[in-house]
Amino acid sequence: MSAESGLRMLVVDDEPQIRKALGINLRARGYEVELAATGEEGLRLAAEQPVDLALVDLGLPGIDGIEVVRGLRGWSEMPIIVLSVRESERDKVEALDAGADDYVTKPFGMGELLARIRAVTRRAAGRDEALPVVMAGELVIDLADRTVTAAARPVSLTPIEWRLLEVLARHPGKLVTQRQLLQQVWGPAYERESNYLRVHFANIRRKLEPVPAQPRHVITEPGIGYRFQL
Amino acid sequence: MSAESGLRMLVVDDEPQIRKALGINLRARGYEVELAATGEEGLRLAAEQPVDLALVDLGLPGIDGIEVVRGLRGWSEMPIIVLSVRESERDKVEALDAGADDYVTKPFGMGELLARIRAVTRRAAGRDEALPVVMAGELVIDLADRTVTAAARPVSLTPIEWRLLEVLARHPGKLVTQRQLLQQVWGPAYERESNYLRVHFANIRRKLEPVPAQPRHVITEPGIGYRFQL
DNA sequence: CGGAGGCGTCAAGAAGCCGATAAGGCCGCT
DNA sequence: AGCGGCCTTATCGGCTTCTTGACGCCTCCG
Repeated sequence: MSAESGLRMLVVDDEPQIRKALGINLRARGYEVELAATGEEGLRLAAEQPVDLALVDLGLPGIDGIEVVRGLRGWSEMPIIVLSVRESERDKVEALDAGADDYVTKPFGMGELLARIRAVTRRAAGRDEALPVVMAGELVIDLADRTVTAAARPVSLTPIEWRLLEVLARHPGKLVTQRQLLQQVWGPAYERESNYLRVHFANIRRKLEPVPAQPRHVITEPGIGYRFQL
Repeated sequence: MSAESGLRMLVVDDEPQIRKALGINLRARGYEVELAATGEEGLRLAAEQPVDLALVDLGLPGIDGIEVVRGLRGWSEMPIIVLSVRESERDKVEALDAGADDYVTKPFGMGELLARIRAVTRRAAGRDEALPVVMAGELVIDLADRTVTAAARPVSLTPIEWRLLEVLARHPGKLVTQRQLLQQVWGPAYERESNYLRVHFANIRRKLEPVPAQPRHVITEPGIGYRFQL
């Protein structure tokens, strides 16, 4: 489970050595890190440029960490992990009910913190699972919804037709060999049945090419395979 | 933040007094609780009727708690909280990376556990509930109130009919496979019973499609699954 | 010039899937 | 005990889809 690079993280803690240690460890994992010593500064940094996750200490000078959590929750649903030396149940309940996703008591191991970061980001990330929509001329292929429209009209494809088109559309412009197509759709035992491809691609072209005899998007590469032309 | 009643919770722990204490406290908060003493029993209970949250002890006779977490994650994204006497960082990292959402070391305070339950369910609930009310033509589906009206008339659905429609309506326009539907409504043990879907969707269409023979919103994708068309 | 291989087209048969219907069992309610 | 709603299970007809074989066209190459 590798760290996802590019994620912006905000660390709010008044102890310099904690800030420094977190900054070093998180940056080493490929995260982008913003450091804040006070709650006010943390809220300001988060407002200026949104962050993907916040680590907030409870004992802060000025406004308390719990207020930072409430402030962030007021406008964002980013994952928030509270770090604190306070071990009382009352503090934990208050922080979690204020909107924190997790509560870690200091001192903590860096490995545990990183694992908890992975846990909360994993759940937050699963929200919008990368759904590519391939558009080519009058064709729109929505890989997430599993729909195809040609000239603004919905096209209904059979299971095999869809899977063939899906394999091509996942790599627009790239050449896909017959063997790859047969293996992906029918399985390894059908690698030589290239006649399957001819009849099914004929049906696909009939459904979504304006002139099936002169295909513009589903292109045959003789002797090799097929390609989806944008 | 009050406890949402009706949430089904699964408790997997081999210590009888822990099971009893959790059962009493959770039921007092309005949760519905299933108790299991072994990992096998826990997985079986979850498979028979899906649960909304799982509390899993690590030290179990038979298969280990970590395997229970992996087994649940294999087919469900339900929140999972691990309870354990083990305090080592290695155990925590392993459990969290296996898919657990939180890790609580025994002994723990009931208030803290309840707060952590609220935290993970809050995030899991907020995931799809962006659209509590789905409208499609003459149909209005209120996911929060669990009510359906067709042409301004209230429609009464059976429990299974509602859950099927709910799974579809949570992702309008998106194709949901038969396997996903069967898993979500009946559990992973019923992945092959696609005849269930035919019978129940026939009843659903009879109740809320103007012309059941030509459905406009509950669409069948032959060989694949079903789709809720807006 | 002629043959071979690859490709597109068509059609027929078989297999699979869906919708409809109804009977039987389980459970809760009266 | 009786009743009714709900889920499961089985069967049947109709339709779609996949497979399979045959045929003609094209290009490439000997």
